[in-house]
Amino acid sequence: MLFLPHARRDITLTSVGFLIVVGADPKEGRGRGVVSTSSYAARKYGIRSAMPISRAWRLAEDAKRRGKPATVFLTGNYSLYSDVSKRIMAIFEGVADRFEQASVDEAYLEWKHEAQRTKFEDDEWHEAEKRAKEIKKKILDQEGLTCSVGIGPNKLVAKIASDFKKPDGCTVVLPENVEEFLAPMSIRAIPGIGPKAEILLNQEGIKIIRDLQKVARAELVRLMGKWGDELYQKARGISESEVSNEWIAKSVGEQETFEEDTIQASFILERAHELAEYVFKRFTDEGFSSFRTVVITVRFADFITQTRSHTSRVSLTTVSSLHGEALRLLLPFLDHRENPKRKKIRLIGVRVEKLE
DNA sequence: TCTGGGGTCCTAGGACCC
DNA sequence: TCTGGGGTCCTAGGACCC
Repeated sequence: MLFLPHARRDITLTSVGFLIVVGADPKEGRGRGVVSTSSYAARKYGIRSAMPISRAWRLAEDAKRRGKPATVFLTGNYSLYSDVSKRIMAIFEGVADRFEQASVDEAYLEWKHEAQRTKFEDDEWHEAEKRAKEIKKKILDQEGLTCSVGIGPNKLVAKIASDFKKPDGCTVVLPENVEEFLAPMSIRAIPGIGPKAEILLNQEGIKIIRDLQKVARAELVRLMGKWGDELYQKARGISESEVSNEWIAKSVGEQETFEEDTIQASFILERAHELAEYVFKRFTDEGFSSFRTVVITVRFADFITQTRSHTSRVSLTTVSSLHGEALRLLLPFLDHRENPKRKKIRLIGVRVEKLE
């Protein structure tokens, strides 16, 4: 089930014909950062999620020059999205046998079939659809938001079905229709197949899920490694993943892209200090008391990204130990040891792992 | 075109132990 | 003088997701 918290306060702007882009400050085309999301109208002009905001700015300028609608750039209001998300998740939790929050705007709900039956009957799928529509209405009434729903025999099929019709869709896939439902879709519809795997599989002539369904399991393992086995199942809509909301973070980290690339040590160390303090605050806020591994990330102006980590033999519990470890790992990047050409740095990050 | 920030999981080599 | 096999942990990098 998907909803779109970004959309809400922008409905008025959309309705009077503006294109909406939510993301980093475009700074007249010189901004760093990317598009978080864009209205469907903006997508018609090629403005999409994850695109550099500077490119979105240029596309918006082009559109305006050609007499197309003007674009409004907004920065995200994440605390608002989080508040709305919590209220909607509370609705879900109240109506399902099981519930799993998958992200700020995605959740899985599970309804169990009647105990004396061994499988869902047709009327139960209709019942599921009816309940989904009731939930959609409740979210629309309460929050003014639409969402898209997929209903299927497992999380994988439900997720793909929820992407099938957006926004405001509701797609039901009965078990006997799963393979045919998936067959004509791009392999990219399968979660876990990204740009790299797509290229690799395309080179083998595998473009849609129907192609994937014809490939032998052993061949997929040869191409994809261990993941080939799972992919073989996924191509057939088979997934055993349980609906469960028991999730414990394995790491806590923060990273920061600077306004301008720099090699000035005082500035970088000051930012590192700040990041370490913020990471430590979040780490304690989330109920952890110790960590053993500290990872720092350095991204250079040329976008080459390196990490360094150190795992302590004993558990660490203080901000100063985090700060100390982070500094030790970071310092070699500020001089010849890890940065012989003295390249400028555009991003640093601090992360803690092996939490207790 | 010039690329965010929060994460998870996998791979592969090397150290080390038995 | 050359050499095993399995297991675990650490480190670095990369793909992927939202």
